[in-house]
Amino acid sequence: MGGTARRHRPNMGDGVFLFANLEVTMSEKNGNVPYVESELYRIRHSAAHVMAEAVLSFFPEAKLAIGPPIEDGFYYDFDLGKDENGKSITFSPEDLENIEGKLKQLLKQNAKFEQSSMSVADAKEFFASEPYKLELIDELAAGKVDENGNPISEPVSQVGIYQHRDFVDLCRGPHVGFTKQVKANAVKILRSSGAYWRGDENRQQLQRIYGTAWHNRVELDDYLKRLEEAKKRDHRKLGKELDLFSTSPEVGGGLILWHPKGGLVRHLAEEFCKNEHLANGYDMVYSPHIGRSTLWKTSGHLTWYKDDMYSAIEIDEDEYFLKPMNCPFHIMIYKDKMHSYRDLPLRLAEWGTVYRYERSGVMHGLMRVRGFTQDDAHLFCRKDQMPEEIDRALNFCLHILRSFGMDKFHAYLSTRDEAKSAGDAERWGDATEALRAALDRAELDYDIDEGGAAFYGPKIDLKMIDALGREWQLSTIQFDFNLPERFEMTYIGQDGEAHQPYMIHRALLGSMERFMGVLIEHYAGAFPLWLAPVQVEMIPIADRHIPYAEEVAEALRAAGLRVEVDGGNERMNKKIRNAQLQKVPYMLVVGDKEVESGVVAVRTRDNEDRGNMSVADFKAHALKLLESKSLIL
RNA sequence: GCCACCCUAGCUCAAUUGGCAGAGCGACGCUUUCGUAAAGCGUAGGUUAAGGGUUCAAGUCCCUUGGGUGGCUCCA
Repeated sequence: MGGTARRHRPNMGDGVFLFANLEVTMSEKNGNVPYVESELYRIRHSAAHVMAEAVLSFFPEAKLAIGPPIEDGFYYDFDLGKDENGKSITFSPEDLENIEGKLKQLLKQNAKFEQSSMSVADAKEFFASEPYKLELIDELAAGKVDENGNPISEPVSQVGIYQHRDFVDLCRGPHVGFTKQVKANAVKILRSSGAYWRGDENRQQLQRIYGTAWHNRVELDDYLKRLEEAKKRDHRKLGKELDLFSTSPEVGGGLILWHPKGGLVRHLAEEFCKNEHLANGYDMVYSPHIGRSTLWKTSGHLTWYKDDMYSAIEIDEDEYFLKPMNCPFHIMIYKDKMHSYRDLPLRLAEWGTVYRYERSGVMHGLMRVRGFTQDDAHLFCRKDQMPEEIDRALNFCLHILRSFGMDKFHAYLSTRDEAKSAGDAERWGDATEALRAALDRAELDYDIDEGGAAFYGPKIDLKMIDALGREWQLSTIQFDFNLPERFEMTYIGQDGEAHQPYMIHRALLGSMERFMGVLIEHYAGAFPLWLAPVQVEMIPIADRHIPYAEEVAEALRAAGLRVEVDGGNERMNKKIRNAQLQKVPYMLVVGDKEVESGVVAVRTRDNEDRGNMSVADFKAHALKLLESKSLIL
């Protein structure tokens, strides 16, 4: 991901369910003005300043870095200096409590925010003891970036200053008029963390405090409640509760163990996707998990990607490497014979398991792991086929995602970085246009990540949002102008000459692990019927009803439904509760009445009592929902 | 990898200033055979993540390692 896409994304209209309330709030209060012009933005920006004032009251030696509003809140970065042992001073949980108390107290004292400006020279003198502010001033004066790190168009001669009480900060604003306009009971300090100055891990690590601020207490409570709700749909929590997957220190971090239920959901997802691939002109291939070093030398991975690869495996005095990608293998399949222009396009698909080194601090449930299975494919085609291939790939991708009920995502088009790109400009231009045209034809909104492409080709990425609002890339469609060159791939054209094919990498679900993580959170564990590991729970009221429950279960299983019979020694209420907690779509209660009239009492996990149905009617209903991959029961 | 915090029974959590390791759920056994979200009684279950240290005494304090959480950085 390139720098330009890492901008703040305060666009609340992204439609993730969790923030639905917020959208309403925002538009009501602000008439849909952009976030940076909203009152909430000023409130948060002001809260950041007053928080810094509070920090200085406890840590007078702290140096100020930056403190901008962000989505749902604000932060401020500080350098607290070193203690007598030369260790960086950090905030303790008690410090944060004290700072929050002081912040609230300072807000109530109602100081006025006064705006002014200074010449660059005056500002450098005024902030002489604030090294981070001095660096910011220098960069503003040099016309490089503003105080938030965003590029600016021309050098500035005057810098903005905001002051309340004795606290003076280099700042463009805007702020509220008086500190009291930030309600003390609508502000909360959330956490602290380390953060590198200028986002550069080679520079000083600062101490960041995150806080949140809202118009009033009710909004703050709503926000905190939303955070609580979000935690309930965290795939790591649900993965344990629903017995879907686990990891084990004995196996190693970032390596997933799929349990029977999670494995079944994954299998169902894969089965559907594989069949769709076969129906859409793809060929399924398989390749090994390791390959000789010569392969990775030719591909360039040992030059460019070595840091992400695991160390060599020695076999017969030769070095082999675990694959971080599938592409070299698919290229070898292509190269196993000569190709005529008539053979193209060729679409080689594989559920390929790859292993990549991830630094220990970045692993996250199923979302970021060290071993994962991509729904990978490589398209090889002629120039004249290329635009249609892109179109097909994108539409196929949207079809697959929508089949899983996913229709809210961010699309990005990443374009060429002139400084580092392989392949000629004309190919880049054609390819980028094909991607853009496909996005337009699919009527997708997308952001352009200027210069964000890999050195080997432009791409489209689709990112989904998890329960906590974090974005995760699933789909990618990317050109590769590098590998066909390195592997000297050719086909014989109509003119009898050898030509280089276009090569497109694409993954739709991305990786099965990450996709499952997103899927679990998307449905909060309540999978649609076609994906539910257990679709029907038979609930006999007393032991004498078990034979009938088994009989019904067999009839439903014969139709392909996944049915369990709860023959345990518990009361019906408890069995229902258990099935509810496991988010089983249908509970079929059978007692004397049902046995007598040969029906089942249908209850859904949505707490709906559907009354009695004949087994045949229930079966027909369920099969119809399965056929259409219905999201409702 | 960096910063902070966390790790007690299968799960969720208690345990006063350092002073006898506990509860609920789950599992198992017995009783109960029940009508739409938790029946009753009983039993088993622990080297308090691992290792080291301080102390008369460590779940609690200190150090090391491992794992996790939230950020930062990274994620062609």
